[in-house]
Amino acid sequence: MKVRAAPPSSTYRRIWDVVARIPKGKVATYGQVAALAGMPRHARLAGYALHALPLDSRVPWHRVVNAKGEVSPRRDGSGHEHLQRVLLRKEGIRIDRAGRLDLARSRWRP
DNA sequence: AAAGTGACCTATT
DNA sequence: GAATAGGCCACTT
Repeated sequence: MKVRAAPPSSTYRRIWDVVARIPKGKVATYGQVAALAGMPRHARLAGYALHALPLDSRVPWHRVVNAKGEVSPRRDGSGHEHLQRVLLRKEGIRIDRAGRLDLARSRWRP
């Protein structure tokens, strides 16, 4: 069965490395993760790297949201958005009725 | 090998 | 706020 077609590149691992440093109860944006990984303006890569991340990994992928403070919609129908919101709430992050969280309050500042 | 796609961002109108 | 445009890179076809 095909889980992932290609092996993880070093680029992915740089992204995952940064995500692994996000503390519990805090979130980071894709662009922020990319910048911390030494690749400014490569936000899209961060999203791609997380998409390729195996689900059983210990990387806290759920702590990465988009710049609007919203859980990014999956376009391939994987349906993990709901799980992400559950995990975030479990860490004490408040998400309002519109599905948004307070980035100003919850953003990770390394 | 060229074109399409994607868990995105910023600036501008 | 919403809609547009341009930018970025890896992966698939």
